[in-house]
Amino acid sequence: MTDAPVKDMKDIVALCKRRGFIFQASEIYGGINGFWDYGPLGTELKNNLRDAWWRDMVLCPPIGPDGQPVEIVGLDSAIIQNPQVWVASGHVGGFSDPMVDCKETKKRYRADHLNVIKASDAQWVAVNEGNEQEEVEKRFKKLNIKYDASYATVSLVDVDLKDYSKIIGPDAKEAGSLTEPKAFNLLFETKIGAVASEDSTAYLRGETAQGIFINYKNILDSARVKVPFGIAQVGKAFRNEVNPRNFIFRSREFEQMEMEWFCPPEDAPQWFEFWKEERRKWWKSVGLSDNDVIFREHDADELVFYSKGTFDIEYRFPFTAPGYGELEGIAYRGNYDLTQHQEHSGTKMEYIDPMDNKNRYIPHVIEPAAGLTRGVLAILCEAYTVDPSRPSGVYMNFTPAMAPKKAAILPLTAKGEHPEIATKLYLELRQHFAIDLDIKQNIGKRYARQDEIGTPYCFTIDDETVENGTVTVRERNTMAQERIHLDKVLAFLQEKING
RNA sequence: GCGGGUGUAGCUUAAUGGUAAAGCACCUGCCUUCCAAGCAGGCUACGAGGGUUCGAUUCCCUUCACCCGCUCCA
Repeated sequence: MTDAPVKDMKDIVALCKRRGFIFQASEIYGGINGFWDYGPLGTELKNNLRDAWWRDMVLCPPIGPDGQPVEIVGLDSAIIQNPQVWVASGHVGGFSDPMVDCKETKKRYRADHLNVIKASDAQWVAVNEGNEQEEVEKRFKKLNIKYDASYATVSLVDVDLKDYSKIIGPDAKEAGSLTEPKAFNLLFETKIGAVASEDSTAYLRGETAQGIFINYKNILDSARVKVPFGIAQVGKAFRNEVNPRNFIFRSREFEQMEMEWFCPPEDAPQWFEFWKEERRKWWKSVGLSDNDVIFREHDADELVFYSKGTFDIEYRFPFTAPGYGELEGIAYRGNYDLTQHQEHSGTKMEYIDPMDNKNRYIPHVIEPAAGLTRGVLAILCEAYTVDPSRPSGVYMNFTPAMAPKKAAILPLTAKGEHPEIATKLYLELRQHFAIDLDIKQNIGKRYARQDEIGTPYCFTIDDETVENGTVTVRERNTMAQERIHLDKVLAFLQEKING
């Protein structure tokens, strides 16, 4: 725990806009709630994070617990699939939580989390599903209604609408304050074909994971993979959030980095531990500090019914502090998804062990599912550093690998040979890295600008460069300078960025 | 979805029932040999839609967006 100054979300959002990281979507039309556009620097940053994930998951994944390299292949599935996919996954129907509001107390409840106890024909009492007997009795006492354990109890979702007037809400005093349940279907609907008709409804994917499950068979048959193996995918997902909040943290369109790890059921616990450990290491490697990241095992009552364990990696965002917000969930999903798709599609999802041809099973799945856009937000928040001692007053402390610009080339003056040498160096370096060339205005302004966008190194060309071919390297965090020869600049950057 | 707040330029703030001022930033030029310096010039705003009014950025209504709290987050 450190006493670092509290970072103000307002300032971070303002810098993101000012410098071209993230803009409100459709801003010139007054915006649109829950959507964001990534500007030039935000796009670079997001790509850097995405590429690091792809490299560390697909191209160069970790060594497994048995000392062998693990095998993970990539996928890029369609955003729109046959609507049956989402029926099988449970996103259509099962997960569209009906909500009721209480007009008296202004509270909102999930209808499937409320029970109704029929004390008499005219007096029905709604209580939270999880309430103990004791709490229920207390509630009845408060309402001055006699309690009897033999009263019929039903879930609110099974109560007829015309009986709602008899129900006293869980926190209300009077009956009839609950509104009729409203279904919140979190999936975006769209119509396929130029002419919309009743049966042309399809859905934008609510997660990238289902694209992986429905391609599991294809990949098994084509990619020469053997269980255990993984399939990884990065891409957009869409959820019709009731209430988008907190900049890009909860938005209706976002980007995920998901990997499904298929393994024999008996090995699943071992792999679960393995991926928990690997993923926590990874988030550190992209620059998130130990002080602001926690790892949280879900309690049994938080788990969805098919999950045999979920482990969250969470970051202390300025808007959640002192609490945390989720970056990645590592879930042990059993064989729920493959079984669902087997049942709904009629396609066998069994894996036959090629070693003995006898051992048949539906693989179990460990799912490390990370939010790419949430990762970007965490890195932005982490990097934002207030420093009154420098002209910009603030700098972005990105790791060199995450920084949208790796270096800036700055001729000290716009005269003589300075710009010429600078341009030559720029043309060489940009073949390897994202590089800025900035000739205009005085050097102080240019350093300040680079600080605000988090460029780790500035190379400055001056008269001495003309004389002996050396440039100054200015390091972002310390503002310290050293001279190196022009010939060494590329090697210097390669060493700093690639390690 | 509920309650509260906010909305004038990229940012921070003015003024006004008669269409808006400044500082910083940004751009151009000059000048500058290392941290937003100086000089000259330039661009940019009343969130949107209605209503009242001769006239609305100002008053009223609606709406949109953002912030805080509640709710929600499979």
